[in-house]
Amino acid sequence: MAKARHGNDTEGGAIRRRNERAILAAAERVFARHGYRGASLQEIAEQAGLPKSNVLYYMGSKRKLYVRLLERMMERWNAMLDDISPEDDPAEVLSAFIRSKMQISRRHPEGSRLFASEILGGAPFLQEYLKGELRDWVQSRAAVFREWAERGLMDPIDPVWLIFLIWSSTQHYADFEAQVLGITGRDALGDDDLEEITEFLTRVVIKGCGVKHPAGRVEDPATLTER
Amino acid sequence: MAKARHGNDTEGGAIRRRNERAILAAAERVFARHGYRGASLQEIAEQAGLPKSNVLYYMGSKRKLYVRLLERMMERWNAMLDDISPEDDPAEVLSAFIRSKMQISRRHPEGSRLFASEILGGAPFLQEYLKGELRDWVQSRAAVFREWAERGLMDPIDPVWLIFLIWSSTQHYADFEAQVLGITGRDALGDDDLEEITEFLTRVVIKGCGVKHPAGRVEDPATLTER
DNA sequence: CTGATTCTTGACCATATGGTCAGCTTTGAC
DNA sequence: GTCAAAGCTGACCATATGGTCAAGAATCAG
Repeated sequence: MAKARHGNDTEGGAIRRRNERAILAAAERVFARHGYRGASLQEIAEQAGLPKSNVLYYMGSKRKLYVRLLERMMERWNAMLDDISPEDDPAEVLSAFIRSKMQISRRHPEGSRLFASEILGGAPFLQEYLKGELRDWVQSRAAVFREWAERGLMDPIDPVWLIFLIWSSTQHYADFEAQVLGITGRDALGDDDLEEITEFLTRVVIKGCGVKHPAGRVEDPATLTER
Repeated sequence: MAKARHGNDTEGGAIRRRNERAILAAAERVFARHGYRGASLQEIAEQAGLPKSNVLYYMGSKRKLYVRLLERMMERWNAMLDDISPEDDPAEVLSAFIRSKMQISRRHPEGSRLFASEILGGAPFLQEYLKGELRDWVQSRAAVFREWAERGLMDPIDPVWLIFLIWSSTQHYADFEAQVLGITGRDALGDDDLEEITEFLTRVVIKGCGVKHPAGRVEDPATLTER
Protein backbone atom coordinates (compact mmCIF):
# COMPACT_ATOMS: atom_id res chain seq x y z
CA MET A 1 0.00 0.00 0.00
CA ALA A 2 1.18 3.48 -0.74
CA LYS A 3 1.61 5.17 2.57
CA ALA A 4 1.51 8.90 3.17
CA ARG A 5 3.85 9.47 0.28
CA HIS A 6 2.20 12.51 -1.20
CA GLY A 7 5.20 14.80 -0.99
CA ASN A 8 6.90 17.17 -3.38
CA ASP A 9 7.83 16.83 -7.00
CA THR A 10 11.26 15.35 -6.76
CA GLU A 11 10.99 12.28 -4.56
CA GLY A 12 9.71 8.91 -5.70
CA GLY A 13 10.48 6.76 -8.69
CA ALA A 14 10.48 7.81 -12.29
CA ILE A 15 6.96 6.54 -12.95
CA ARG A 16 5.53 8.34 -9.99
CA ARG A 17 7.28 11.54 -10.94
CA ARG A 18 6.02 11.43 -14.50
CA ASN A 19 2.43 10.69 -13.56
CA GLU A 20 2.31 13.24 -10.79
CA ARG A 21 3.59 15.86 -13.15
CA ALA A 22 0.86 15.07 -15.67
CA ILE A 23 -1.82 15.09 -12.99
CA LEU A 24 -0.67 18.36 -11.43
CA ALA A 25 -0.54 20.09 -14.79
CA ALA A 26 -3.98 18.88 -15.78
CA ALA A 27 -5.44 19.67 -12.38
CA GLU A 28 -4.06 23.19 -12.44
CA ARG A 29 -5.82 23.83 -15.72
CA VAL A 30 -9.12 22.36 -14.63
CA PHE A 31 -9.19 23.94 -11.17
CA ALA A 32 -8.24 27.29 -12.68
CA ARG A 33 -11.08 27.10 -15.15
CA HIS A 34 -13.88 25.79 -12.94
CA GLY A 35 -12.86 26.46 -9.35
CA TYR A 36 -12.54 23.91 -6.60
CA ARG A 37 -16.11 22.68 -6.62
CA GLY A 38 -16.65 22.94 -10.32
CA ALA A 39 -13.61 20.87 -11.19
CA SER A 40 -14.14 17.15 -11.54
CA LEU A 41 -11.59 14.38 -11.02
CA GLN A 42 -12.93 12.74 -14.14
CA GLU A 43 -11.96 15.71 -16.29
CA ILE A 44 -8.59 16.02 -14.61
CA ALA A 45 -7.93 12.34 -15.19
CA GLU A 46 -8.88 12.59 -18.86
CA GLN A 47 -6.62 15.57 -19.42
CA ALA A 48 -3.80 13.75 -17.70
CA GLY A 49 -4.44 10.67 -19.82
CA LEU A 50 -5.06 8.41 -16.84
CA PRO A 51 -8.02 6.64 -15.28
CA LYS A 52 -9.69 8.40 -12.41
CA SER A 53 -8.63 5.73 -9.93
CA ASN A 54 -5.04 6.41 -10.78
CA VAL A 55 -5.41 10.07 -9.94
CA LEU A 56 -6.82 9.12 -6.55
CA TYR A 57 -4.02 6.62 -6.09
CA TYR A 58 -1.39 9.32 -6.47
CA MET A 59 -3.13 12.26 -4.88
CA GLY A 60 -5.27 10.72 -2.18
CA SER A 61 -8.23 13.02 -2.57
CA LYS A 62 -9.52 16.02 -4.48
CA ARG A 63 -8.85 18.22 -1.50
CA LYS A 64 -5.24 17.09 -1.11
CA LEU A 65 -4.63 17.60 -4.79
CA TYR A 66 -6.01 21.12 -4.62
CA VAL A 67 -4.01 22.04 -1.53
CA ARG A 68 -0.86 20.70 -3.11
CA LEU A 69 -1.41 22.91 -6.15
CA LEU A 70 -1.94 25.94 -3.97
CA GLU A 71 1.23 25.20 -2.05
CA ARG A 72 3.18 24.85 -5.24
CA MET A 73 1.89 28.21 -6.39
CA MET A 74 2.76 29.84 -3.07
CA GLU A 75 6.29 28.50 -3.40
CA ARG A 76 6.69 30.12 -6.79
CA TRP A 77 5.31 33.29 -5.31
CA ASN A 78 7.66 33.20 -2.35
CA ALA A 79 10.62 32.65 -4.63
CA MET A 80 9.93 36.12 -5.97
CA LEU A 81 9.87 37.79 -2.59
CA ASP A 82 13.45 38.74 -2.08
CA ASP A 83 14.28 41.30 0.53
CA ILE A 84 14.62 45.02 0.08
CA SER A 85 16.12 47.73 2.22
CA PRO A 86 15.54 51.47 2.58
CA GLU A 87 19.00 51.96 1.07
CA ASP A 88 17.90 50.56 -2.28
CA ASP A 89 16.86 52.70 -5.21
CA PRO A 90 13.05 52.97 -5.11
CA ALA A 91 12.73 53.10 -8.87
CA GLU A 92 14.81 49.99 -9.29
CA VAL A 93 12.95 48.08 -6.62
CA LEU A 94 9.52 49.00 -7.96
CA SER A 95 10.59 48.20 -11.47
CA ALA A 96 11.94 44.80 -10.46
CA PHE A 97 8.85 44.15 -8.41
CA ILE A 98 6.51 44.81 -11.32
CA ARG A 99 8.68 42.85 -13.71
CA SER A 100 8.92 39.72 -11.57
CA LYS A 101 5.23 39.78 -10.74
CA MET A 102 4.49 40.07 -14.42
CA GLN A 103 6.73 37.15 -15.21
CA ILE A 104 4.96 34.89 -12.77
CA SER A 105 1.64 35.71 -14.40
CA ARG A 106 3.29 35.01 -17.71
CA ARG A 107 4.97 31.76 -16.81
CA HIS A 108 2.19 30.29 -14.73
CA PRO A 109 -1.09 31.63 -16.01
CA GLU A 110 -3.05 28.60 -14.83
CA GLY A 111 -1.53 28.81 -11.39
CA SER A 112 -2.29 32.49 -11.32
CA ARG A 113 -5.92 31.84 -12.19
CA LEU A 114 -6.08 29.04 -9.66
CA PHE A 115 -4.95 31.48 -7.00
CA ALA A 116 -7.45 34.06 -8.20
CA SER A 117 -10.27 31.55 -8.08
CA GLU A 118 -9.33 30.60 -4.54
CA ILE A 119 -9.40 34.23 -3.40
CA LEU A 120 -12.61 34.91 -5.30
CA GLY A 121 -14.26 32.09 -3.40
CA GLY A 122 -13.32 33.69 -0.11
CA ALA A 123 -9.90 32.04 0.28
CA PRO A 124 -11.18 29.07 2.31
CA PHE A 125 -7.80 27.31 2.05
CA LEU A 126 -5.52 30.33 2.14
CA GLN A 127 -6.81 32.33 5.08
CA GLU A 128 -3.81 31.43 7.20
CA TYR A 129 -1.31 32.27 4.53
CA LEU A 130 -2.93 35.64 3.87
CA LYS A 131 -3.13 36.62 7.51
CA GLY A 132 0.33 35.29 8.29
CA GLU A 133 3.23 35.11 5.90
CA LEU A 134 1.82 37.34 3.22
CA ARG A 135 0.66 39.98 5.63
CA ASP A 136 4.09 40.15 7.23
CA TRP A 137 5.69 40.45 3.85
CA VAL A 138 3.43 43.34 2.90
CA GLN A 139 3.99 45.14 6.19
CA SER A 140 7.76 44.93 5.86
CA ARG A 141 7.65 46.32 2.33
CA ALA A 142 5.25 49.02 3.42
CA ALA A 143 7.71 50.10 6.09
CA VAL A 144 10.44 50.56 3.51
CA PHE A 145 8.14 52.49 1.18
CA ARG A 146 7.20 54.75 4.08
CA GLU A 147 10.82 55.41 4.86
CA TRP A 148 11.42 56.35 1.25
CA ALA A 149 8.55 58.78 1.46
CA GLU A 150 9.98 60.34 4.61
CA ARG A 151 13.32 60.79 2.91
CA GLY A 152 11.52 62.56 0.09
CA LEU A 153 12.35 59.85 -2.44
CA MET A 154 8.68 59.39 -3.31
CA ASP A 155 5.27 60.90 -2.57
CA PRO A 156 3.70 60.03 0.78
CA ILE A 157 1.25 57.53 -0.66
CA ASP A 158 -0.19 54.60 1.26
CA PRO A 159 2.25 51.75 0.56
CA VAL A 160 -0.35 49.02 0.99
CA TRP A 161 -2.62 50.50 -1.67
CA LEU A 162 0.43 50.77 -3.90
CA ILE A 163 1.22 47.09 -3.46
CA PHE A 164 -2.37 46.18 -4.28
CA LEU A 165 -2.22 48.40 -7.33
CA ILE A 166 0.82 46.55 -8.61
CA TRP A 167 -0.58 43.14 -7.78
CA SER A 168 -3.90 43.75 -9.44
CA SER A 169 -2.61 45.36 -12.59
CA THR A 170 -0.02 42.64 -13.21
CA GLN A 171 -2.28 39.74 -12.25
CA HIS A 172 -4.89 41.07 -14.64
CA TYR A 173 -3.10 39.86 -17.75
CA ALA A 174 -3.22 36.26 -16.62
CA ASP A 175 -6.57 36.19 -14.83
CA PHE A 176 -8.55 38.26 -17.31
CA GLU A 177 -6.70 36.98 -20.34
CA ALA A 178 -10.01 36.18 -22.04
CA GLN A 179 -11.10 39.80 -21.65
CA VAL A 180 -7.79 41.22 -22.82
CA LEU A 181 -7.74 39.01 -25.90
CA GLY A 182 -11.39 39.66 -26.72
CA ILE A 183 -10.99 43.41 -26.52
CA THR A 184 -7.65 43.75 -28.23
CA GLY A 185 -8.72 41.28 -30.91
CA ARG A 186 -5.55 39.22 -30.54
CA ASP A 187 -5.50 35.47 -30.11
CA ALA A 188 -2.54 35.53 -27.74
CA LEU A 189 -0.27 37.96 -25.94
CA GLY A 190 3.31 37.79 -27.17
CA ASP A 191 6.50 38.44 -25.22
CA ASP A 192 6.73 41.83 -26.89
CA ASP A 193 3.23 42.76 -25.68
CA LEU A 194 4.13 41.76 -22.15
CA GLU A 195 7.33 43.78 -22.30
CA GLU A 196 5.37 46.80 -23.51
CA ILE A 197 2.82 46.43 -20.74
CA THR A 198 5.54 45.98 -18.14
CA GLU A 199 7.19 49.20 -19.25
CA PHE A 200 3.87 51.01 -19.27
CA LEU A 201 3.01 49.91 -15.74
CA THR A 202 6.47 50.68 -14.45
CA ARG A 203 6.38 54.12 -15.96
CA VAL A 204 2.95 55.02 -14.62
CA VAL A 205 3.65 53.70 -11.14
CA ILE A 206 7.04 55.34 -10.77
CA LYS A 207 5.92 58.65 -12.18
CA GLY A 208 2.58 58.45 -10.42
CA CYS A 209 4.23 58.02 -7.03
CA GLY A 210 6.72 60.79 -7.68
CA VAL A 211 9.72 58.51 -7.32
CA LYS A 212 13.02 60.35 -7.48
CA HIS A 213 16.54 59.19 -8.05
CA PRO A 214 18.36 58.85 -4.72
CA ALA A 215 21.88 59.85 -5.70
CA GLY A 216 21.61 62.56 -8.36
CA ARG A 217 19.13 65.37 -8.71
CA VAL A 218 15.63 65.36 -10.11
CA GLU A 219 15.15 64.59 -13.78
CA ASP A 220 11.92 63.63 -15.46
CA PRO A 221 10.99 60.48 -13.55
CA ALA A 222 9.43 58.95 -16.64
CA THR A 223 12.80 58.64 -18.33
CA LEU A 224 14.02 56.33 -15.60
CA THR A 225 12.41 53.34 -17.22
CA GLU A 226 13.49 54.10 -20.73
CA ARG A 227 16.62 52.56 -22.15
CA MET B 1 -48.38 27.13 -17.33
CA ALA B 2 -45.94 29.97 -17.13
CA LYS B 3 -44.90 30.68 -20.67
CA ALA B 4 -41.63 32.24 -21.74
CA ARG B 5 -42.01 34.87 -19.11
CA HIS B 6 -38.46 35.02 -17.87
CA GLY B 7 -37.93 38.68 -18.55
CA ASN B 8 -36.61 41.58 -16.55
CA ASP B 9 -37.13 42.60 -12.98
CA THR B 10 -40.15 44.80 -13.29
CA GLU B 11 -42.81 42.80 -15.08
CA GLY B 12 -45.00 40.16 -13.47
CA GLY B 13 -47.04 40.11 -10.31
CA ALA B 14 -45.89 41.06 -6.86
CA ILE B 15 -45.22 37.47 -5.81
CA ARG B 16 -43.17 36.75 -8.86
CA ARG B 17 -41.18 39.92 -8.42
CA ARG B 18 -40.43 39.20 -4.79
CA ASN B 19 -39.37 35.62 -5.37
CA GLU B 20 -37.28 36.41 -8.41
CA ARG B 21 -35.47 39.07 -6.45
CA ALA B 22 -34.65 36.61 -3.69
CA ILE B 23 -33.49 33.99 -6.17
CA LEU B 24 -31.34 36.39 -8.16
CA ALA B 25 -29.68 37.73 -5.04
CA ALA B 26 -28.97 34.28 -3.70
CA ALA B 27 -27.78 33.02 -7.07
CA GLU B 28 -25.41 35.94 -7.49
CA ARG B 29 -23.77 35.09 -4.20
CA VAL B 30 -23.47 31.40 -4.91
CA PHE B 31 -22.29 31.73 -8.51
CA ALA B 32 -19.77 34.36 -7.46
CA ARG B 33 -18.37 32.09 -4.80
CA HIS B 34 -18.25 28.79 -6.66
CA GLY B 35 -18.42 29.58 -10.35
CA TYR B 36 -20.96 28.32 -12.83
CA ARG B 37 -20.24 24.62 -12.44
CA GLY B 38 -19.51 24.71 -8.77
CA ALA B 39 -22.75 26.42 -7.86
CA SER B 40 -25.70 24.18 -7.07
CA LEU B 41 -29.37 24.97 -7.44
CA GLN B 42 -29.93 23.36 -4.08
CA GLU B 43 -27.70 25.87 -2.34
CA ILE B 44 -29.21 28.76 -4.25
CA ALA B 45 -32.69 27.60 -3.29
CA GLU B 46 -31.75 27.30 0.37
CA GLN B 47 -30.25 30.77 0.44
CA ALA B 48 -33.35 32.14 -1.22
CA GLY B 49 -35.55 30.32 1.28
CA LEU B 50 -37.40 28.37 -1.39
CA PRO B 51 -37.56 24.76 -2.55
CA LYS B 52 -35.40 23.86 -5.50
CA SER B 53 -38.42 23.21 -7.71
CA ASN B 54 -39.53 26.74 -7.16
CA VAL B 55 -36.23 28.10 -8.39
CA LEU B 56 -36.62 26.05 -11.56
CA TYR B 57 -40.21 27.19 -11.87
CA TYR B 58 -39.14 30.83 -11.99
CA MET B 59 -35.83 30.56 -13.79
CA GLY B 60 -36.29 27.66 -16.16
CA SER B 61 -32.80 26.25 -15.86
CA LYS B 62 -29.44 26.83 -14.24
CA ARG B 63 -28.05 28.15 -17.49
CA LYS B 64 -30.87 30.67 -17.97
CA LEU B 65 -30.48 31.86 -14.41
CA TYR B 66 -26.76 32.37 -14.89
CA VAL B 67 -27.16 34.20 -18.18
CA ARG B 68 -29.78 36.44 -16.66
CA LEU B 69 -27.39 37.39 -13.87
CA LEU B 70 -24.65 38.17 -16.34
CA GLU B 71 -27.00 40.33 -18.35
CA ARG B 72 -28.08 42.21 -15.27
CA MET B 73 -24.45 42.88 -14.43
CA MET B 74 -23.70 44.06 -17.95
CA GLU B 75 -26.60 46.48 -17.70
CA ARG B 76 -25.17 48.00 -14.56
CA TRP B 77 -21.85 48.20 -16.28
CA ASN B 78 -23.29 49.86 -19.34
CA ALA B 79 -25.11 52.39 -17.20
CA MET B 80 -21.68 53.66 -16.23
CA LEU B 81 -20.43 54.03 -19.76
CA ASP B 82 -21.44 57.55 -20.62
CA ASP B 83 -19.81 59.25 -23.55
CA ILE B 84 -16.76 61.43 -23.50
CA SER B 85 -15.31 63.82 -26.03
CA PRO B 86 -11.82 65.13 -26.77
CA GLU B 87 -13.03 68.53 -25.55
CA ASP B 88 -13.47 67.27 -22.00
CA ASP B 89 -10.94 67.74 -19.26
CA PRO B 90 -8.79 64.56 -19.14
CA ALA B 91 -8.28 64.78 -15.40
CA GLU B 92 -11.98 65.07 -14.78
CA VAL B 93 -12.85 62.22 -17.10
CA LEU B 94 -10.26 59.86 -15.67
CA SER B 95 -11.26 60.79 -12.15
CA ALA B 96 -14.93 60.17 -12.86
CA PHE B 97 -14.07 56.94 -14.62
CA ILE B 98 -12.14 55.57 -11.67
CA ARG B 99 -14.78 56.74 -9.23
CA SER B 100 -17.73 55.17 -11.02
CA LYS B 101 -15.87 51.92 -11.61
CA MET B 102 -15.02 51.84 -7.95
CA GLN B 103 -18.61 52.43 -6.98
CA ILE B 104 -19.82 49.51 -9.03
CA SER B 105 -17.36 47.22 -7.30
CA ARG B 106 -18.56 48.67 -4.04
CA ARG B 107 -22.27 48.42 -4.67
CA HIS B 108 -22.28 45.06 -6.41
CA PRO B 109 -19.38 43.05 -5.08
CA GLU B 110 -21.10 39.73 -5.79
CA GLY B 111 -21.90 40.76 -9.32
CA SER B 112 -18.35 41.91 -9.75
CA ARG B 113 -17.05 38.55 -8.58
CA LEU B 114 -19.54 36.74 -10.78
CA PHE B 115 -18.18 38.64 -13.75
CA ALA B 116 -14.61 37.88 -12.69
CA SER B 117 -15.40 34.20 -12.35
CA GLU B 118 -16.92 34.14 -15.82
CA ILE B 119 -13.81 35.73 -17.34
CA LEU B 120 -11.50 33.50 -15.34
CA GLY B 121 -13.24 30.49 -16.81
CA GLY B 122 -12.53 31.74 -20.30
CA ALA B 123 -15.69 33.82 -20.72
CA PRO B 124 -17.76 31.03 -22.32
CA PHE B 125 -20.94 33.11 -22.07
CA LEU B 126 -19.48 36.56 -22.64
CA GLN B 127 -17.30 36.11 -25.72
CA GLU B 128 -19.71 38.01 -27.91
CA TYR B 129 -20.07 40.90 -25.50
CA LEU B 130 -16.30 41.23 -25.11
CA LYS B 131 -15.58 41.13 -28.83
CA GLY B 132 -18.52 43.37 -29.66
CA GLU B 133 -19.98 46.06 -27.46
CA LEU B 134 -17.18 46.25 -24.95
CA ARG B 135 -14.48 46.28 -27.56
CA ASP B 136 -16.14 49.15 -29.39
CA TRP B 137 -16.47 51.05 -26.18
CA VAL B 138 -12.78 50.63 -25.40
CA GLN B 139 -11.73 51.64 -28.90
CA SER B 140 -13.78 54.82 -28.80
CA ARG B 141 -12.29 55.82 -25.44
CA ALA B 142 -8.84 54.95 -26.67
CA ALA B 143 -9.30 57.32 -29.60
CA VAL B 144 -10.10 60.18 -27.26
CA PHE B 145 -7.14 59.39 -25.02
CA ARG B 146 -4.91 59.39 -28.08
CA GLU B 147 -6.19 62.76 -29.16
CA TRP B 148 -5.45 64.14 -25.72
CA ALA B 149 -1.93 62.82 -26.01
CA GLU B 150 -1.51 64.47 -29.39
CA ARG B 151 -2.68 67.76 -27.98
CA GLY B 152 -0.07 67.40 -25.25
CA LEU B 153 -2.67 67.05 -22.49
CA MET B 154 -1.16 63.76 -21.35
CA ASP B 155 1.79 61.48 -22.04
CA PRO B 156 1.59 59.32 -25.16
CA ILE B 157 0.78 56.13 -23.30
CA ASP B 158 -1.16 53.25 -24.80
CA PRO B 159 -4.79 54.01 -23.94
CA VAL B 160 -5.87 50.38 -23.89
CA TRP B 161 -3.29 49.43 -21.28
CA LEU B 162 -4.44 52.44 -19.29
CA ILE B 163 -8.05 51.26 -19.35
CA PHE B 164 -6.97 47.80 -18.23
CA LEU B 165 -4.94 49.37 -15.45
CA ILE B 166 -7.98 51.22 -14.18
CA TRP B 167 -10.27 48.23 -14.53
CA SER B 168 -7.96 45.85 -12.75
CA SER B 169 -7.02 48.13 -9.89
CA THR B 170 -10.62 49.07 -9.13
CA GLN B 171 -12.04 45.59 -9.61
CA HIS B 172 -9.44 44.26 -7.22
CA TYR B 173 -11.18 45.55 -4.13
CA ALA B 174 -14.30 43.53 -4.87
CA ASP B 175 -12.81 40.41 -6.41
CA PHE B 176 -9.88 40.00 -4.05
CA GLU B 177 -11.69 41.30 -1.01
CA ALA B 178 -10.62 38.25 0.97
CA GLN B 179 -7.00 39.05 0.26
CA VAL B 180 -7.35 42.73 1.04
CA LEU B 181 -9.07 42.03 4.33
CA GLY B 182 -6.64 39.29 5.31
CA ILE B 183 -3.62 41.46 4.69
CA THR B 184 -4.89 44.71 6.13
CA GLY B 185 -6.33 42.87 9.11
CA ARG B 186 -9.71 44.55 8.77
CA ASP B 187 -12.98 42.69 8.76
CA ALA B 188 -14.57 45.01 6.21
CA LEU B 189 -13.73 47.96 4.01
CA GLY B 190 -15.61 51.10 5.01
CA ASP B 191 -16.76 53.95 2.81
CA ASP B 192 -13.84 56.01 4.06
CA ASP B 193 -11.36 53.33 3.01
CA LEU B 194 -12.91 53.21 -0.42
CA GLU B 195 -12.75 56.97 -0.70
CA GLU B 196 -9.09 56.92 0.28
CA ILE B 197 -8.30 54.22 -2.27
CA THR B 198 -10.22 56.06 -4.96
CA GLU B 199 -8.20 59.19 -4.33
CA PHE B 200 -4.98 57.23 -4.29
CA LEU B 201 -5.71 55.56 -7.61
CA THR B 202 -6.88 58.78 -9.21
CA ARG B 203 -3.77 60.58 -8.08
CA VAL B 204 -1.35 57.92 -9.28
CA VAL B 205 -3.06 57.47 -12.64
CA ILE B 206 -3.36 61.16 -13.41
CA LYS B 207 0.12 62.00 -12.30
CA GLY B 208 1.53 58.82 -13.82
CA CYS B 209 0.10 59.65 -17.22
CA GLY B 210 1.29 63.22 -17.05
CA VAL B 211 -2.20 64.66 -17.34
CA LYS B 212 -2.25 68.43 -17.62
CA HIS B 213 -5.00 70.97 -17.16
CA PRO B 214 -6.40 71.97 -20.54
CA ALA B 215 -7.30 75.61 -19.93
CA GLY B 216 -4.64 77.06 -17.63
CA ARG B 217 -0.96 76.24 -17.44
CA VAL B 218 0.83 73.38 -15.77
CA GLU B 219 0.60 73.04 -12.02
CA ASP B 220 1.43 69.96 -10.01
CA PRO B 221 -0.99 67.44 -11.51
CA ALA B 222 -1.36 65.62 -8.22
CA THR B 223 -3.16 68.58 -6.68
CA LEU B 224 -5.95 68.26 -9.21
CA THR B 225 -7.69 65.58 -7.22
CA GLU B 226 -7.32 67.20 -3.86
CA ARG B 227 -10.16 69.25 -2.52
C1' DC C 1 14.48 -16.37 -10.71
C1' DT C 2 12.14 -14.60 -6.54
C1' DG C 3 9.53 -11.97 -3.67
C1' DA C 4 8.19 -7.62 -2.25
C1' DT C 5 6.91 -3.17 -3.57
C1' DT C 6 4.77 -0.17 -6.64
C1' DC C 7 1.49 0.59 -10.02
C1' DT C 8 -2.98 0.00 -12.51
C1' DT C 9 -7.79 -0.16 -13.01
C1' DG C 10 -12.65 -1.71 -13.47
C1' DA C 11 -16.42 -2.57 -10.49
C1' DC C 12 -18.82 -0.58 -7.08
C1' DC C 13 -21.00 2.71 -3.49
C1' DA C 14 -23.49 6.53 -1.30
C1' DT C 15 -24.60 10.86 -2.42
C1' DA C 16 -25.64 15.00 -5.10
C1' DT C 17 -26.61 16.96 -9.44
C1' DG C 18 -29.96 19.47 -12.96
C1' DG C 19 -34.31 18.82 -14.47
C1' DT C 20 -39.41 17.00 -15.06
C1' DC C 21 -43.99 16.49 -13.77
C1' DA C 22 -48.41 15.81 -11.85
C1' DG C 23 -51.28 17.42 -8.62
C1' DC C 24 -52.08 20.49 -5.24
C1' DT C 25 -53.19 25.48 -3.24
C1' DT C 26 -53.55 30.40 -3.69
C1' DT C 27 -54.71 34.52 -6.04
C1' DG C 28 -57.38 37.85 -8.26
C1' DA C 29 -60.50 39.57 -12.01
C1' DC C 30 -65.24 39.29 -12.97
C1' DG D 1 -68.76 33.01 -5.48
C1' DT D 2 -66.57 31.28 -9.75
C1' DC D 3 -62.92 29.83 -12.31
C1' DA D 4 -58.91 30.28 -14.91
C1' DA D 5 -54.24 31.69 -14.17
C1' DA D 6 -50.39 31.69 -11.32
C1' DG D 7 -47.86 29.67 -7.77
C1' DC D 8 -46.08 25.71 -5.23
C1' DT D 9 -43.62 21.44 -4.28
C1' DG D 10 -42.57 16.46 -3.16
C1' DA D 11 -41.63 12.45 -5.75
C1' DC D 12 -38.99 10.98 -9.21
C1' DC D 13 -35.28 10.30 -13.01
C1' DA D 14 -30.87 9.72 -15.43
C1' DT D 15 -26.50 11.01 -14.73
C1' DA D 16 -22.21 12.45 -12.48
C1' DT D 17 -19.75 13.07 -8.34
C1' DG D 18 -15.69 11.81 -4.91
C1' DG D 19 -14.04 7.90 -3.05
C1' DT D 20 -13.06 2.61 -1.93
C1' DC D 21 -11.37 -1.76 -2.87
C1' DA D 22 -9.66 -5.98 -4.41
C1' DA D 23 -7.25 -8.26 -7.65
C1' DG D 24 -4.11 -8.31 -11.14
C1' DA D 25 0.34 -6.33 -13.80
C1' DA D 26 4.75 -4.24 -13.93
C1' DT D 27 8.95 -3.18 -11.74
C1' DC D 28 13.13 -3.95 -9.50
C1' DA D 29 16.51 -5.11 -5.78
C1' DG D 30 18.71 -9.40 -4.06
